[in-house]
Amino acid sequence: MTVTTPPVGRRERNKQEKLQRITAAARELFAEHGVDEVTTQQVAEKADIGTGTLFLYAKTKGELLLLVQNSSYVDALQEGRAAAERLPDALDAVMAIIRPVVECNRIQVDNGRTYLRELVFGDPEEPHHRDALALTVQTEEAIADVLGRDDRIDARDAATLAHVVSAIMFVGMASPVNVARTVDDILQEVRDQVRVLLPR
Amino acid sequence: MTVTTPPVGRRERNKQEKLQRITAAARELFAEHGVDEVTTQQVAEKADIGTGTLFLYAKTKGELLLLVQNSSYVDALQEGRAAAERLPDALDAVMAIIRPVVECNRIQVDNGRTYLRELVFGDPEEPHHRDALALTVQTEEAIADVLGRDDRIDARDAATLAHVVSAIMFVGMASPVNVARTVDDILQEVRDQVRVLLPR
DNA sequence: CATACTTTCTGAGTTGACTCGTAATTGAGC
DNA sequence: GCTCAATTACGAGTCAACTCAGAAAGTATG
Repeated sequence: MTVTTPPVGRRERNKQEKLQRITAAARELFAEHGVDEVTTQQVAEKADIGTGTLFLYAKTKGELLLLVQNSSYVDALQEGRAAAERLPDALDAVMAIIRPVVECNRIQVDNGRTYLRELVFGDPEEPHHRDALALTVQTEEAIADVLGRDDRIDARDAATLAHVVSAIMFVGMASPVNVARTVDDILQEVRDQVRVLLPR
Repeated sequence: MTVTTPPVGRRERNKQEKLQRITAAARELFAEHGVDEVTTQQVAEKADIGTGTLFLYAKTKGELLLLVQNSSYVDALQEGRAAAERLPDALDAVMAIIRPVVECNRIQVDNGRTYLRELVFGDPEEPHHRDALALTVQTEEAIADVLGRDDRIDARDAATLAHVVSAIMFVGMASPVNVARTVDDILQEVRDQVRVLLPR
């Protein structure tokens, strides 16, 4: 028997299944053409639902992108945390966390930048947006953790520094100056900036 | 005789005058109602020009906001630079530069945040956008200058740190978490972050 | 001043995100 | 199974940013 036995009638199942179809449709279309080139109509059509229905599952097109990208972000964060564990040096460990996030964000540059735009300027009350913000918080916590392992950094500073690192990462990925840059270029730039923050 | 005698016929004068009318109209409407509540039609009407004409002077509504806010930013930056001059302490001096910028950005929170959104995610090729990016560069340079006055910071680090400070400032002003915060709250948060970067 | 040519202006038209009144579907009580 | 209330789906309609083909205004030349 399952512990949670909430409403699992046909209604709920239909809803879940529809959400799945929408997510899959959006993911494929966004990946192939980029968010800007895909209309919400196309997503609805591919998911085989009405155009209005789409907006019951994601209040805006931006929310739809957050929905799609959040799941890859989860994996990236997990991967980074694991990689950081083995690295004794604080800078190396921080970069190990950052790398998969940047890689995941840059699979398609426009989508990645739009994701960041929505993350910062979208409606923070929306569910997919809350998820995205939670991921950002988790990323900062992961960074704070590895910084805290360094004896020269006390716990309070670790949290503050993690927030700064997060800001550096954001600007590195979002900045128009970096649109043409490769993942490695961006990581190098981030590393240079993070290095000057850390005690030497 | 003037050194530069470029086309100063009626055509050029008309154009300048129209740009003035557009800027004034947009500034007033945006200030009173917020960018989101103002339509480009309203701006065009108030400036007494056709709706299509507006887009010859600012390619998008976002560009229009950049146009309007850039001029206040110029003043804020000037004010901050002057205030920083007298302050011997690096942290104090940096904050003196930042304060007027944040104040100017927060006169109307939504407009300020939208300005930042356009700055990062708008088309960097557009003229008003280039101006805005130039102001960001100047701000970083001003910060790098005052950091460079500190003997413990060499020139290269100063530039890198200035970029980091710029990122902190951006996130502080743009973050949805801070929408309800006062200017002083934000400045305090920025200060806390900048402090941990500086040599102690 | 007439003519040809260039630049600027214009607003009806297009586009696409999002809304909203109505219809269909589901589940509860009988 | 039937009735009713609540939830979910739908797509024609709305709205506002932005485009574009043709009109108007300015300038140069004989």
